[in-house]
Amino acid sequence: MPTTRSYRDACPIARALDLIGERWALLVVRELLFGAQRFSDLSRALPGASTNMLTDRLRELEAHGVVRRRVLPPPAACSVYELTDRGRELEPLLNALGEWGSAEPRSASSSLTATSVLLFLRGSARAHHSSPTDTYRLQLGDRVWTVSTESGQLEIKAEDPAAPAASLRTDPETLNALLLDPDGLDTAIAAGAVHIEGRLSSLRRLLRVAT
Amino acid sequence: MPTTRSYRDACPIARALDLIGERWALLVVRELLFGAQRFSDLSRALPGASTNMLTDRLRELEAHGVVRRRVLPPPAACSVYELTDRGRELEPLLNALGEWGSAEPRSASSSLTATSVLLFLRGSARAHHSSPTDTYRLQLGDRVWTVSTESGQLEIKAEDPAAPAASLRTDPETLNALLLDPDGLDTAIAAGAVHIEGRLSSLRRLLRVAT
DNA sequence: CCGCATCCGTTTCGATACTG
DNA sequence: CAGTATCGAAACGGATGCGG
Repeated sequence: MPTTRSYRDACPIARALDLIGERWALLVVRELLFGAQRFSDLSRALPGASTNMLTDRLRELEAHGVVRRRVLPPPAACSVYELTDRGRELEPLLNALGEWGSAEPRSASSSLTATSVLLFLRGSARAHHSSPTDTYRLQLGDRVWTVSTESGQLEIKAEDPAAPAASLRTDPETLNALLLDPDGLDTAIAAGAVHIEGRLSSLRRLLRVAT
Repeated sequence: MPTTRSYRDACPIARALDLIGERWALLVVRELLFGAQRFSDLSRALPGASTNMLTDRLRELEAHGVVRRRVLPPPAACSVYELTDRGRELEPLLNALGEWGSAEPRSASSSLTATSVLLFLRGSARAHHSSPTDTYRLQLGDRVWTVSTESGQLEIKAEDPAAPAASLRTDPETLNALLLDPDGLDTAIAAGAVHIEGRLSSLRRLLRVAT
């Protein structure tokens, strides 16, 4: 059953927390930043969240106008959750949260999620605009993203690209390491930690956006 | 007993939420933005939070380096809680949260807290720099602040001023209304909702920073 | 009074199992 | 796949107590 408790405080900060302050709520929003996701995608992306928790949060976020549930037309015939405009306005907040949190040491028992690394990738590209227009296919674990560079911006969407110039398949930890040290790419490929298709030189350039 | 649960996610957003994502944590930080507060001050400022909850949150925030407990030297002989440097770095986050939350309609059953109105006052002054250097005493309910204007900035501290140019005593709701409509000051004084001392013209100027 | 600690009922969380 | 059902554990919220 969805949570209804409130701080009963007219302060805008408290009002915001009434909507997105419950446990897992902002992490659900984080997962939806790169596009619509199915229930099972969210569940796999947030392994610590139980399914009934996810149901509750999605219902609450939907009731609060942050998330929208959409039933895809046939033949897909499945439903997805996506951010509303109001939900997308949370992005500066998530950036501020991430900036503050990145100063905290990383605990050994924590794992790196795909979305987290992609947020880092996109954030890094903002500062650094040097890449030509290109589209890549990026696969982390069993999830796939489209990464496209255009005029220094880097756009990431949670969908399979139509005609990628190159493809990279790895796991979040390895990608994170490669963003911090792009020179490790050949070693990672040799070790089987990274699988690529298409032009290696394009992928090399992509990985350098963070350095 | 303080909370120890964690998202176990290396994402900076999740790491931040591990530290300041528990219920009431960010509202405690909000209350400390204008200076050190005693336990009982915090308790009165956050009427919805039970005392054991407050104890837990303060212990956690202290353990995480966000808040510091300091024992005042005699003759005060009491302890106060204040933000550390790390805690003060949460201010942009709270601003982002407040900005997002202010788009949400205010529920009828919510009350306006003093700190909330003061954040609005200070935030309004940022945009609008037109005030001369002055120090005011502001009393809302039974709590007292020092408000000082200098070169377009407005500084607010949770302490009694030494030599205020003027004093204003009212409640959060009335102050909020006056910031939205400074022309209501005379009516509010006549109605006994506002008590002033010192130069009325200075106070009039102070109230106009938000318009 | 202040600063908690303790007790206790309720809500929420988290894990697992199960269903259409 | 997309959730519900169930249940124990933890967190929350309110009240009371207690030493300084």
